[in-house]
Amino acid sequence: MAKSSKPISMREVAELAGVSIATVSRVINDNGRFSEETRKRVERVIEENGYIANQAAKGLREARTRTIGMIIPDITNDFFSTLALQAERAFADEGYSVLICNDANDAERGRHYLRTLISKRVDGIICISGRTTFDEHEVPGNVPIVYVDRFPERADEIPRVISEDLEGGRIATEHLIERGCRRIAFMTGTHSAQSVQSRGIGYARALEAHGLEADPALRIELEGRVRRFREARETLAGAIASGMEFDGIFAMNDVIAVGALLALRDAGIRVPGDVKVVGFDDSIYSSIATPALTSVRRFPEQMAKRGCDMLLSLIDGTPVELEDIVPVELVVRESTQ
Amino acid sequence: MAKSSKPISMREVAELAGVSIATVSRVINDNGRFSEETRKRVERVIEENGYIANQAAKGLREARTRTIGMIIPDITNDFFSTLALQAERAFADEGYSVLICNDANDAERGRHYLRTLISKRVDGIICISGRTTFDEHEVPGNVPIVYVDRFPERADEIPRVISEDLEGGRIATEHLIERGCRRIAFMTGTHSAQSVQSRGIGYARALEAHGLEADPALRIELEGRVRRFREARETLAGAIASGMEFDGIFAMNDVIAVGALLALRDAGIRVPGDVKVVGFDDSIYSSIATPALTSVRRFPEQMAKRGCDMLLSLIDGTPVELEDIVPVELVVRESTQ
DNA sequence: ATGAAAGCGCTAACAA
DNA sequence: TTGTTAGCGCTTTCAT
Repeated sequence: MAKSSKPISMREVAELAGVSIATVSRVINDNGRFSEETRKRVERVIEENGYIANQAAKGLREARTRTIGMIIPDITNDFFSTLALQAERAFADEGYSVLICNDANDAERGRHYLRTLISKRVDGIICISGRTTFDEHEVPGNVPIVYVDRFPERADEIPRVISEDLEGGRIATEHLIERGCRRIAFMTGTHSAQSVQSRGIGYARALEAHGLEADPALRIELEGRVRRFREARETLAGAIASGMEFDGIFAMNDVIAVGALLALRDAGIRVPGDVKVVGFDDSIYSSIATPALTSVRRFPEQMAKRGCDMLLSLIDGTPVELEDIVPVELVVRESTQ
Repeated sequence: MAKSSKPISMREVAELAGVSIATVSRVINDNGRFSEETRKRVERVIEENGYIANQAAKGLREARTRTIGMIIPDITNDFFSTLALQAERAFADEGYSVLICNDANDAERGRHYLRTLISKRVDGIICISGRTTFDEHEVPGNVPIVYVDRFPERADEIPRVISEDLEGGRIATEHLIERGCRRIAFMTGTHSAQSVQSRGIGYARALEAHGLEADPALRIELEGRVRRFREARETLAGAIASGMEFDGIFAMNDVIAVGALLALRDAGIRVPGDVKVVGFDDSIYSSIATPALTSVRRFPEQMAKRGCDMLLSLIDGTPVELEDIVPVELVVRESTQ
């Protein structure tokens, strides 16, 4: 096939095959109403000239682009990227491409991406993790949206797939208590997503159930929006230096937990001997860490798949459940043994 | 703004504003040839009705989509996702969206994605890492392509940004030798990308320069295409069990190196005491690992940025250098101290 | 079984 | 300053 400066169009295929443009369209979409011989001729021309249909034109005409928009904080986090990868694959299997938008948990940026996606007329939008949510009035034209591991501000509007976050926070804390911890630090982001807040409630409930107090002095907040590994390490180091007393840590994700692990090691505090640590997500970081990290597993593959199915249903016009909750599971490793 | 079932079009804006559709177009694109008053009126209508231009139509007309295709093996690997994130951001800054395609190093899948991207009429394609390459005849219609951390089969065709891989392999090996290693294992994928093969050459050269032999028995190959963490751990465990003798390991990326680290720990082999280990990429894994991993740093941010600039130039019609080589740098950590 | 023609939403050349 | 019009590449009636 020749390398031409411009891809050939359907009209050119039609001319070369000596048929009308409508016939070419029928052959391509296998819509019937053409003879076997015509089909052969058209297909030969297509083959020989390397014709590839222009989806932009097709999409304009059909009012659908076979493209999905994905808004995600930062594909650099293992848990998020796993979600993104699985979702992209699931969509690809159904013939959809996905436009990826890393909004870094920046509402401004998120809104801008949303506009772009709408102007590109994506068939649907999947918002993965993160904390930015969009109001109904920011989503014109009825574009279907689902949230995966993200919680809409008004819970009655946007279908979502979420984890049992509260339960996750509860079992993580419960586990630390069972292992003998009494002063359990809680490490989280300053303005965290609702899912993360739920984990905090689970933490508080577990403490309460055991007659323990949720000491505000044990709450460690990180300012960063993404990639909080270094910040976690430094912040915890600071807390240790200023005499904070604790015998357990519940971190809101593995990245933070691993940062904490390193700070503890730097300070000569043994894990799990002196302090026990639990993370969240059971991402690759928890296996890599030394000691290996106890973590709350979340089944991102399943979450992604369900989110895709949900969005595809919405695009189809099929009604969906408003909320799909995926269970969690504590994976015990060395950091709490 | 009302939530309507269909976004409003330019023609409706024109009607509501009592002007022609051409005038609306001019106002939107700020093309002049309209009065200040007209502008105000049109902008009001746009604002009030939440009009968002249809990029699919605009793109069809202008023969450009402001969309870039990105082909990448697996965004779940920290180094790749960093490259992808930075590239996406750089493109977004220039008004381009990016379609992401994880091809899992599967040539079949890669080819399929390529077709999809072309049919979507992306303005350019950026291929990140991985080993699949495309022939000229598979890229019809002159779509600009660049490779970042991927090496075209025929080196004279596609512009690329690559690291000093050979040099990286050399300094990593050199470093191990300096630290006293004499039998250095080489861990790599079975069918690795050309960049990885270059590192192998660097490894061999360094050995040779010190009068050491590149013992084939020290070569450990992994079958997996992506995510080789577990496989590395198991394979090395097997090699150790069957009596392989070595005092150093050079792994082709941090994921493999970290898997190796765990296998060594499981086997009671001390690092760096008994065996020293060097990884590649200096990704987050190298900081997280215990002992922290010595690794060859590769500046993914810079590579991504240059790749984007290259592609944007190509789209512009500006000529670019065929090859842009980004240096590497050895980061020494505990695993070789 | 096939073609002509309208139109998806937009831009740009040309007229006025 | 503004409007009319011809497409961009496709699908889809509606004729024939």
